[in-house]
Amino acid sequence: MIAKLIAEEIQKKILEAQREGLLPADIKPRFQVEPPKVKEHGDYATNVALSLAGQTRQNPRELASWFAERLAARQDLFEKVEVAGPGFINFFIAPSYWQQVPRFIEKEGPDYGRLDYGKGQKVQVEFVSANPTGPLHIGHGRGAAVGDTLARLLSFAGFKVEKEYYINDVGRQMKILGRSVYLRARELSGEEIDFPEDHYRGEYIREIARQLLKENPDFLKFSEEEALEEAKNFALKIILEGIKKDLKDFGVYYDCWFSEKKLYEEGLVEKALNFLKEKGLLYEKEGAVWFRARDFGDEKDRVVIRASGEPTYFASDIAYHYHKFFVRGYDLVVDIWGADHHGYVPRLKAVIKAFGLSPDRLQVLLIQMVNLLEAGRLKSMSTRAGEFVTLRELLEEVGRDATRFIFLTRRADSPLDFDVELAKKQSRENPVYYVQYAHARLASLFRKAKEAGISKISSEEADLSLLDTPEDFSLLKLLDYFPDTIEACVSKLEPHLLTFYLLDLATALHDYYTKHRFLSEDISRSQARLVLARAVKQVLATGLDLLGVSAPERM
RNA sequence: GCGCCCGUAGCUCAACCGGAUAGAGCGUUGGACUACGAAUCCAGAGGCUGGAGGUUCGAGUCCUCCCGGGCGCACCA
Repeated sequence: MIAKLIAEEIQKKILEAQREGLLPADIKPRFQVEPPKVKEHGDYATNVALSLAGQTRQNPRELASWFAERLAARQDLFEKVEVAGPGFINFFIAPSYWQQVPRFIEKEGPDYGRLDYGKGQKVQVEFVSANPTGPLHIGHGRGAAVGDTLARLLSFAGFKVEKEYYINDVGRQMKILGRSVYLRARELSGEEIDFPEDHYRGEYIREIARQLLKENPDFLKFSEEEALEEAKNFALKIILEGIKKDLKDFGVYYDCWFSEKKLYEEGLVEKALNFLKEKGLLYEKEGAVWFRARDFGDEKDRVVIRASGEPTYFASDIAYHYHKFFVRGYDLVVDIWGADHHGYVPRLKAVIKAFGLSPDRLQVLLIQMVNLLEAGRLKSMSTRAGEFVTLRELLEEVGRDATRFIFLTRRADSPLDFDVELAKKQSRENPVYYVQYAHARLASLFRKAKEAGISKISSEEADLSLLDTPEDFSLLKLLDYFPDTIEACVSKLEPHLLTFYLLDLATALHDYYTKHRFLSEDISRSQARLVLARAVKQVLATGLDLLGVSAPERM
């Protein structure tokens, strides 16, 4: 948060410089305030002088001195402001600033870190949206963890968030699903079936067929057309129920399960295509209807209605996004897809542009694939063949906390090796316990404090100037940085930054633990440290909650 | 062939819109519990950021080319 305050101060000084004629009025004040990598360079540093001097061809060090001198006047914030290197300005923050951070946190409680960044804008996060043709597997789990945490973060940062799952319940995949179940059912009734290669071969299909025969023993006597329809609907229902249960057990709740079928039933596909047609963006060629995607940056035009008269999947997606923006009116839409769909991004962006909207209104987050490691070996997975590790198995073997946490220990766009053995281990190798342990340790500390009869006092009463060791300041600085972390996660759509932050905070806490005692003869110092400990515990709890991971009182 | 993403320590990964001396964990070597939880901590070794150019005060980060890997390139979803 101090970074924000510094940036505000700098802004004021830029205006001052412009008034005094030191800087031209039309200058673009682009600069950063960030913690330097080297401790000797202070708590925060800014490149404002370098950036401005670059534009005006002034001497950066002279400009930096001008700023440094004036900024130093804020003695409540800065102990020292110095010019260094080619023209950086380094800030050494006043200890008294850091020491009052726990007061903020105590006052805000679970709301500490909450931002108004989103200003109440309506944002939709659509994620997982796996075809309902089989159980969710490990890759969907990653999408679920990233999407759900991102949604929580956006909401925490002041957006009005809705989470959505798009159900592809029409089209070819569905037909194949129905047929797969139908054929298995016939097989189960004793018929010999040559099961097609390109159908769903997983064991779960047999299971569904078995259930269907049990609930509706006569269904094979229907006409083939009716039986296929019945099998399809039944399978969809069962699979969707399973998906919903898996996600619920993973801690993921949706505001809306949106059916593709509904787009057709409500005439939205027609409506959206008409919208484009009226703008002259559709044309006919070789019996099909095409969308002028090229005009909007895609590499070629795309078919929306096949020569057969059937709409393509792309047509559904046009309608779906039409609905998102024009019917439901989201300010921002975040779609989370598997990275194998990346070629589809320009196509959909083209649609958004054709709608006359800024392409920034749609953000597509691509999630790289998950490789499963077993005993250090890559395990191959194939959905069609029914060989994969399901999210369900992962939840049962590894547990929700470790699974969610591990999925968020990488940037979404880098592939992730998921090592099941490691995830099950309850040791340092498994990062989730490291953070949870920090929380549990603090909980235990408060139990001990109570036993020792050290009364709990508020941060207002405590003498926080006693938080004066390097380890105190490490913790205080990290606590102060928490809201900045939230903002970074949201502005970059990178929830993994929160995971790394929590690991840093836990490290600082464990370090503190071995070097200092929270509870001692010195009652005022103990009380000050307990105030600090409470603040750390609060931030750990808030952070873990955003990740959807529990913050245990004991382990 | 074209496009997108990625190459950072032995391994797995960070590095906030281009910032100063590239950081963690695992592994490895050696150390720290008769005091709040050792699921912890401390120290050592380990790097030409795949390669070559370029842009500039300054490049892991931006541009070009090359090498290596992943994924796409449907009137499939």
